[in-house]
Amino acid sequence: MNKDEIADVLENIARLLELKGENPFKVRAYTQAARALEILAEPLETLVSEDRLTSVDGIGKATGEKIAELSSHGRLAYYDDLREEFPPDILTLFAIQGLGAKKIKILWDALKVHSVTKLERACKDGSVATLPGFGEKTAANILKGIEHMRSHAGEFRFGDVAQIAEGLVNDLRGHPDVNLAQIAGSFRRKKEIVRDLDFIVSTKQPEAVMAFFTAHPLVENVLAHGATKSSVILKNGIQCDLRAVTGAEFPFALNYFTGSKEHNVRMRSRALSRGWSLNEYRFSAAEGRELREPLPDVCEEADIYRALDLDPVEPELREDRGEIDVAERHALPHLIECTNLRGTFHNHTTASDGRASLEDMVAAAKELGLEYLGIADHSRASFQANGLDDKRLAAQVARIQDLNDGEAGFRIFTGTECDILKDGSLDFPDEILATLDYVVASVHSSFTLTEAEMTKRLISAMENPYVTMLGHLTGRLLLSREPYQVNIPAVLDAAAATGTIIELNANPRRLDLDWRWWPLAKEKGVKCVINPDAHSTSGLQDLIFGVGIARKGWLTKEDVINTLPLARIEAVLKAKRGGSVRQGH
DNA sequence: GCCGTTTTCGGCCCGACTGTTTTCAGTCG
Repeated sequence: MNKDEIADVLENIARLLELKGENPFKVRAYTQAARALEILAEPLETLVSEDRLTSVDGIGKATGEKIAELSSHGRLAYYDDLREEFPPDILTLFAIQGLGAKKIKILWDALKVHSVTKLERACKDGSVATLPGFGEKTAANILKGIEHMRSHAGEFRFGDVAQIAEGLVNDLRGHPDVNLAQIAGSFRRKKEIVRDLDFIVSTKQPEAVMAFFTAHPLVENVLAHGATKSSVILKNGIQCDLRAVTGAEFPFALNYFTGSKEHNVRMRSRALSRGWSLNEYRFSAAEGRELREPLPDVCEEADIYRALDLDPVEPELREDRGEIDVAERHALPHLIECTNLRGTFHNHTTASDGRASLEDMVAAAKELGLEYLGIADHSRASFQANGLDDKRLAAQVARIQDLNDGEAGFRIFTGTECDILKDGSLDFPDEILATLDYVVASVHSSFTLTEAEMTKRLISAMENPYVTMLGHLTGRLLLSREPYQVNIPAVLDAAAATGTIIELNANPRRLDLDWRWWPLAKEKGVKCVINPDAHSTSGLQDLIFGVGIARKGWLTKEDVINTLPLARIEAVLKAKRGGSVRQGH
């Protein structure tokens, strides 16, 4: 069993224990162990074989033993026994909004309801409304929850909700009673997938703002409408929450609702150790604790961090991946910013499957203020994408050279997005690749190889000296296609050894390589290139999504090669071929 | 079940809203 599957088992154990009414802290221990697994930087097999599982934060003796058993045997007697106590599909009920362990337990005990279909029937025939603690409205809400679950998985790609989110926050800012308005939550942390949108406003008239929000034309239905908090579902299916606070409370609310939950827990315990209680409104004297220092003044969000002897932590880093410790040591990185980007390399034109001509793409890149643009149309094996053969590629190269001759201060680089064939060889021979400024090598076929085969395939491609960068490393399509099986640490090792640059594909459907891997890549000395994989002129703007993910991956402008000015980028592209030129800054 | 500059036992973040109650439990974030 791999670590993600094991994490799922631990999550399920937590839910089953909750159903049994176990100690909530025990339940949380399993949830936290699952999370610790998900963010593991080392291969799980290593930790298991070297018996170091308990050295991981959140994994102790009991959870460590269970993880080891699952990892080596693929099953766990404790889990099997636990599952025996409930019908197998009861866990699916947890996906319904408004249903938690207590209610699911009652539904099972009293009505033997254990599946979504049975629950739906029980809501409709009136039996749910008769249960203790339930009523007509509860039954109606459960039906709504079921409908919502079925129509949307409840997850949205960041890029698909970005415009709506920005539009809504601007509408809030335009309201006469709103002083400050901000998007918080996972959206502010630039998570690749968001489940909801959180808005915070400061106002002296919360009721008026709540009424404005719940009546917004984008709202499909209202889940809750209170004096300071409202929840709605928008027409596109995403849930939005709005909190109204005073100006003085705003920094605290913004911080609290930006999260992550785990980051907040750390902040609060840190406050407690100073004798302060931190909530979404203020610092206050913690009950029953000695107030060692006077309560700090807070005008803006960063003051909260300063009060806790921390450097302010950028929202993207607030994932409880060590940022608090590093902030305490005043060693947080200066994260890359959009304005640092000077060019980009993985872009398509009408020559393959792009929708804009070469000239239009160049004009759009200039419009964005870039100094160079690399053209990497598909190679011939990607026939579904109208991939170029060597003749068409040569013609494109000649056209680009003509365009460059008439240019000053802007450079078009010739490239290809060359298919990595099933055996790890490339779709063009080296003689052709040598005629180009650079090569992006990507997998577009045979996704179902074993992990060992796929890893070997990528590594042999990177061993080719003409392969400048590796495109969308895992091939995932967010919310639609799983990444293919590949040993990412091994690929990163090979990238470091061969001097191959790893792409951070900025297309909001990909965002590949995932942000969770970039700290490890950086540690190994691997360089990043942020590429939009643009298939149109507007696709170039996806670069901003890539920058968000790079920031989540703790990357600075020094880690990303396309922050280099035109005068210095060429040497980086040639470095691997020549062997002698040093890569990077 | 996990954890430790309040340390090996006794804590573990905390508040809003809803719907059911008649003072609060459940859920969510």
